[in-house]
Amino acid sequence: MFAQVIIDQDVKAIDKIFEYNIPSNMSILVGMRVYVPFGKRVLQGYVISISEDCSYDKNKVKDIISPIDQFPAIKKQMLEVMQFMVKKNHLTMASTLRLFLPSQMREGKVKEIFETFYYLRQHDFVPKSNAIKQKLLIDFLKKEGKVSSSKLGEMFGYQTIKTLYDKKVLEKEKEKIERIPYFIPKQDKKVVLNYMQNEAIKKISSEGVYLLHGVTGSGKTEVYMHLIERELAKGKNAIMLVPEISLTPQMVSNFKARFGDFVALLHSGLSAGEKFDEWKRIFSGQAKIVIGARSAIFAPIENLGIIIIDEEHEQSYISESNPRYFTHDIAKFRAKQNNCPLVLGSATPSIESYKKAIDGDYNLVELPVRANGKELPAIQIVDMIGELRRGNSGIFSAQLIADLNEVVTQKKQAMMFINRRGFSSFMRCRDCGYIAKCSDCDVSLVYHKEDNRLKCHYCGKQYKVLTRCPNCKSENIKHGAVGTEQVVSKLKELFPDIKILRMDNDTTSTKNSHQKILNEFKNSLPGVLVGTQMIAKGHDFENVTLVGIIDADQSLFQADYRSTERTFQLITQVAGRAGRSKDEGKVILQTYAPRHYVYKFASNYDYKGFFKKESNIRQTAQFPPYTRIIRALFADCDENNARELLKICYTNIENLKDEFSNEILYLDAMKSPIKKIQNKFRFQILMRLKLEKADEIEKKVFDIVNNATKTNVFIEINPTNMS
DNA sequence: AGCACGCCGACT
DNA sequence: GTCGGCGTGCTC
Repeated sequence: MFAQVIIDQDVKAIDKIFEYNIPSNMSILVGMRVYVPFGKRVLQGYVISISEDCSYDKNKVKDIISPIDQFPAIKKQMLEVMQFMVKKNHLTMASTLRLFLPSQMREGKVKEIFETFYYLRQHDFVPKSNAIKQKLLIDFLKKEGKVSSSKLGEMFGYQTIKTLYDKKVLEKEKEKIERIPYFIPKQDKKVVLNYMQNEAIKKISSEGVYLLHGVTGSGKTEVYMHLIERELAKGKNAIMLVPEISLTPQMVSNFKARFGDFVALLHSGLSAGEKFDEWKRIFSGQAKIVIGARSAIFAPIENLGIIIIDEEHEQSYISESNPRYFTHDIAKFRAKQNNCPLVLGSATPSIESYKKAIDGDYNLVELPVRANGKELPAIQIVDMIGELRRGNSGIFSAQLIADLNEVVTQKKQAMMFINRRGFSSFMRCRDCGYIAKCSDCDVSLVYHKEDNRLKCHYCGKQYKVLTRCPNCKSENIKHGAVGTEQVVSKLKELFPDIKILRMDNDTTSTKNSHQKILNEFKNSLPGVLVGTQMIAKGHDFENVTLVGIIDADQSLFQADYRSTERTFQLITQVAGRAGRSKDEGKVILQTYAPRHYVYKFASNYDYKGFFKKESNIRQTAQFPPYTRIIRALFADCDENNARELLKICYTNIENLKDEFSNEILYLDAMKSPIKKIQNKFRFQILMRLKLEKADEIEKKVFDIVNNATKTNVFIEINPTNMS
């Protein structure tokens, strides 16, 4: 018998099938990892199939040395997933297979942990009458049988254990234990669903993709839980993906309380050991529900009854580094493989997904009302240009200060939201709110300090820096953005006596700092929490009555065709933090562009209106999802090398124009917006395609690039971050 | 990726 | 003469 093997080296040149003989005394199964001789070396490989015969020269075929594990670590379905991903995203097989295994396994240093357990050796031992703890301990063990040392020690003291052990009343034994992160006992809790939730569950029944559009607080999580429960009852398994930042201890404990040990958790916060243990529990079938960030879609679980992607619009579902992939594609594939439904849930679906729902590719399921029947908090738009005219050039409007005062006197809480992402940002006229945009692409221009110019990140066109506003002739033009520190210090000036906390990347670098800040905030009445996106997700603070969005435009005018969409999503999400319980909530949204359509729709919670407007704009401006953008990035330490590579590819791609003149809307080569990163010079080819033949053209572009070069080229589809 | 083979320049 | 530069090609 022969095995078809993929060598575990992420190199294009050897990313193909190598055949090996399976020695007759060795049992090798499809999906196993094996050691194989490769040239003069011994390397790890994956058996992807087994056959009677081999296609390679039989005299040259070598023997497999040995299996690495005693079981096939890659399940059959995952081999199919690999094949799908390689084809879809032009990845190497090795790098894809690596995604399916916990890092510990590949590094071969799988540490198992042991704990000491005690049990009774003599059952008729009677302790002295004054040895109360000994008696209690013995009674406890009579009831429980075998108990861990840590638990016994905590209950009765380690000295008691030692005494009894020395008297040979107790026996100890080391047992392998699995690290289950956040252990929470299962509790039976029945939740009554409302009519809409029940309808949603009924609709989500058979194979297919379902877009669950539910307003914030509509009880999507409860729907997920019921769906999972239903599939579990049928003996099936489930995967639920959530954005990394939503995997809070509260969220996890909710699920653990409902499903107990059936839940396995996979996310980056776990230690390598914990990850490996969870992986094993999933692999062995002990765990039936996988909850995790995007990579949990690669969990070794079959017989799936449902796959859920919560907050489906989140950017984090797009992997932007090394094996690049889009989680939705893989989820769709796995759902189809298992003939099960895929649920995409969001209060603010991505334009792309909602369009598919409208077009009938997805089934649209709606939860239009909040589960608790409460109104969403009112969003008040504050015109910051008006503030300027009235002589207030600070970062807080008069309205926001007034509302903050109210919060303080009522001993309530407020959250101040700042989006710091647009740091290298746009130029804006402080008098009329004018933003410099590209005349060809309708996206904001980005200011580049090094050459003091404005550039469009989609077509590369350059503009002179504005010194005078073309709209109102003012010279009061600024770039840059307000940061969290600035907001905190201003707040401290205004309200020196109240608790003001900051939460952003800088203050949450250590492991539990996140939780610490949130706990501290919880106990601060009155209190203000200042933060970035981090504070926007899922935290339930019942005393928050005011949410301030300091500079909504920061996310709006980024050089990215999705910035409007993201702004809408952000506002909706942030607004959801206010008025979660009995108190009315209020949202103050500060902007220099109060008439921008996104604010109108967002402040009315009008998703459908927004979708209509935004998709119209995308269609006219020829942006995705109506077109496809391809970006090929060439990076090399030698500037000429990079340029040469680009030239060769560009000439070849340009030839495609003969065949596809109609489908290629735009094609150009240029320096990347950031010309040099880590000493590598960067050039790029950008193209925009009509959808009809996009797959075909994309494939040709990949082939051209792969043929011309060995490494150093990255191709991205519909990129967001174009630096 | 590694490792060998191979064919030209300045050295014990 | 030969040690070593890194170009090219192969690995079942």
